[in-house]
Amino acid sequence: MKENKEIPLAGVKEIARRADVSRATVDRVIHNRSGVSEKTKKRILAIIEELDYQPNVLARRLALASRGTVRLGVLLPSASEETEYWKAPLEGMNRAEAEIRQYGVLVSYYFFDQNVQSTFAAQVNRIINDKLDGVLIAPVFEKESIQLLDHCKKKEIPCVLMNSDIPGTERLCYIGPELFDSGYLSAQLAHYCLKPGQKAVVVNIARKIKRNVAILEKVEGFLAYFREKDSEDLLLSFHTTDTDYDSVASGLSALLEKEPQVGVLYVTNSRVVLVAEWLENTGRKDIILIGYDFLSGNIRFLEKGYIDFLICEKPQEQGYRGIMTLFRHLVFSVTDHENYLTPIDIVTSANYKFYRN
Amino acid sequence: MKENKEIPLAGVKEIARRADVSRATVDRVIHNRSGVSEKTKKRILAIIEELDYQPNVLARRLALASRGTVRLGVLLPSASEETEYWKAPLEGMNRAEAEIRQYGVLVSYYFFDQNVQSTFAAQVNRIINDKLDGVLIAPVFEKESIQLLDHCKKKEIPCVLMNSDIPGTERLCYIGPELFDSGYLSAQLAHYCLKPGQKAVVVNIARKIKRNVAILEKVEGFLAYFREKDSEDLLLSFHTTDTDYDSVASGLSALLEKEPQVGVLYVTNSRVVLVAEWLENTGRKDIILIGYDFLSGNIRFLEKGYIDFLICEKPQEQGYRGIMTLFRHLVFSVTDHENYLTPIDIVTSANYKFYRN
DNA sequence: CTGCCCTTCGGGCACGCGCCCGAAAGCGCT
DNA sequence: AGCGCTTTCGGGCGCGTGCCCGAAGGGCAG
Repeated sequence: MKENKEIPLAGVKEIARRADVSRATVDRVIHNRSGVSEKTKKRILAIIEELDYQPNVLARRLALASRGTVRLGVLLPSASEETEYWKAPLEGMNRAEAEIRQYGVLVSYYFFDQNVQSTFAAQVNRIINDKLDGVLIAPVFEKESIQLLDHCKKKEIPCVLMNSDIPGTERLCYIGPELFDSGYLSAQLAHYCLKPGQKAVVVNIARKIKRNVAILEKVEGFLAYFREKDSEDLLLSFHTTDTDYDSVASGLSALLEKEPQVGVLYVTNSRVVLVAEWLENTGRKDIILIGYDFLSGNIRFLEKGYIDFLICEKPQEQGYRGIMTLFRHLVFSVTDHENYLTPIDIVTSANYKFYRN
Repeated sequence: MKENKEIPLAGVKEIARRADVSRATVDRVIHNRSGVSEKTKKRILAIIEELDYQPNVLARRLALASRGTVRLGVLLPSASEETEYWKAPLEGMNRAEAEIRQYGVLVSYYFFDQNVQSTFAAQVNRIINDKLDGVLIAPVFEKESIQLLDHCKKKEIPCVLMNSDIPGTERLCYIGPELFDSGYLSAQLAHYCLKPGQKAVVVNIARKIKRNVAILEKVEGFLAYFREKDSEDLLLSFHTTDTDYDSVASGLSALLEKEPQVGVLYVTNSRVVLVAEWLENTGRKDIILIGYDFLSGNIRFLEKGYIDFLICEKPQEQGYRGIMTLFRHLVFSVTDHENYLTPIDIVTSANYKFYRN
């Protein structure tokens, strides 16, 4: 540390000195409070402009810390073993929370069961009652989500959506993936890997498929690519709403018996692990397998060579950014009203060691 | 903002109260200064442990701001038009600087010409004379870099290396890519894309190749993959130290005449743009082209379909993290002594829109 | 002229921490 | 006992900002 000061970074004191008033008066102008004559206000504003004054965030937040806490709420699915996925966004949120706790910010989590709509509704009510300062939600159920968004709008509570968007609603921003493009990218990879004469299969493994926006959009993107390449005839598909191993295994076995020329399997979610298991059990390392999410189970099969590509969308960063966006908005009045569309990353056995979720 | 306080987050005052001493005494213990009897020190440390006390960074930095500025220096190549690459790390550093200026940190940049060793040496001397508090360097020239590292070691100035490492030297950490793996990953992609009977070509376009660690390591990684797959016979190579378009074009044309079965071209640096240009001029969209770096020129050819894969290693984030690592070390005494190996990202025409450098 | 209100502003405290100065206590020596 | 030195510790100021309280000063009615 040197003893010189460099760029003194003019503060309120300096402005007050130049305007020949007290710091309190300058403070009133800065916060647009009443009690300052129009004349001195003009003068002070000119000096602020001239010096390009920017308040010291540390001091500001330090002073504000006494007055009370900023309270944020997060509505997200609980990470069951079936959907380990939500652990990652939660980790990101915890990271953000640790970073900004010092600034007097407190984060509360409201978990719900993805499969039970009523748990979602109940948590929405709790959030409304708790009168938070900002809300981050994963709008799994549309109706109640809109209800919450309306409430926030009325009370002027900033609200950030994550993971999937509800277009046409008022919110601070959306943070999450562009699902169509992630399907499109998968198709591109599949297409690169297909050898002459081979076909690709779209595999959906989910309790509900028809109403699952995430899956439908990905499939649409996937199909769009093959349509562009005039290769729709290379596509097959396999759906099952039974998410156990046996259903998947028997279904795929039947499919491959009928269509032996399958070169690529594209699984539209993290259940790709089931398919990988089946490939291992049937000893088919030659089939290219593309799936989703940087989960420990998937990584294991990536290492073993049964999964070839994992598409990942930085879930941890999604959580981190969600909290930070609210924080910056509430504490520093900085609003990035643009949506944050997460990158679509390709993870293989050769680069997964360096991947950061 | 609510009026409640929640979790008062015990500070020095509370510790002093419990230990029945003054805040100054606690302060002495925290900063491990002399002047405290062993007995009270023990007592205070126990309370600190118990409360899991963590100093408020805002207040700490605010208090420290008066005593002087932390001065960081960065030694990096100037971004010539030939190597637009270095613009990205610089942007990341500027971003970091803006974030931490409030904490009393000042960053100075020392640019040199990548092709002129003497400019590097001159800047090393300037850095030594300027007596900085922390240094971030891209050690393009090894001899002078080691000289600088030695100097830093003597003066106990923390030093971070970026972009390429000098193993065996003492430094805070290395931030940059694992070059071998990036070549290995490229080979994996190439191998996936090769159709039966096709071959892949390693293309080096650089003024100096034999002493260029970055290129050599990548090539080694690339070869390693094909060796593992027992497919070394599928590899060809093409080197040129003339970095103009004509040399590249005529060289590749000659190669393809002799070996018409080329399916993949792997260019080991950002000069891939020259190859793309050649592919466009000869109308060969069928050849898969793999190259490096998220540069505007490369993106253009990605869009047009002449470049298929770009390998990118988040240069902007490298710069950002470099500065932040020094900052955290000097200001908060937080040291991540682990190296930060950047992710190796795969960018295609389908996901480049979402990529963040 | 006096009393009152309203506008306009300055002084002062707080936030949590770092650090300097000087006070009190302990100890050895003459 | 008196002196000086060392060890140990407390009080207090400052960092830049937010905000409250109360003090001036001017205008107006009685």
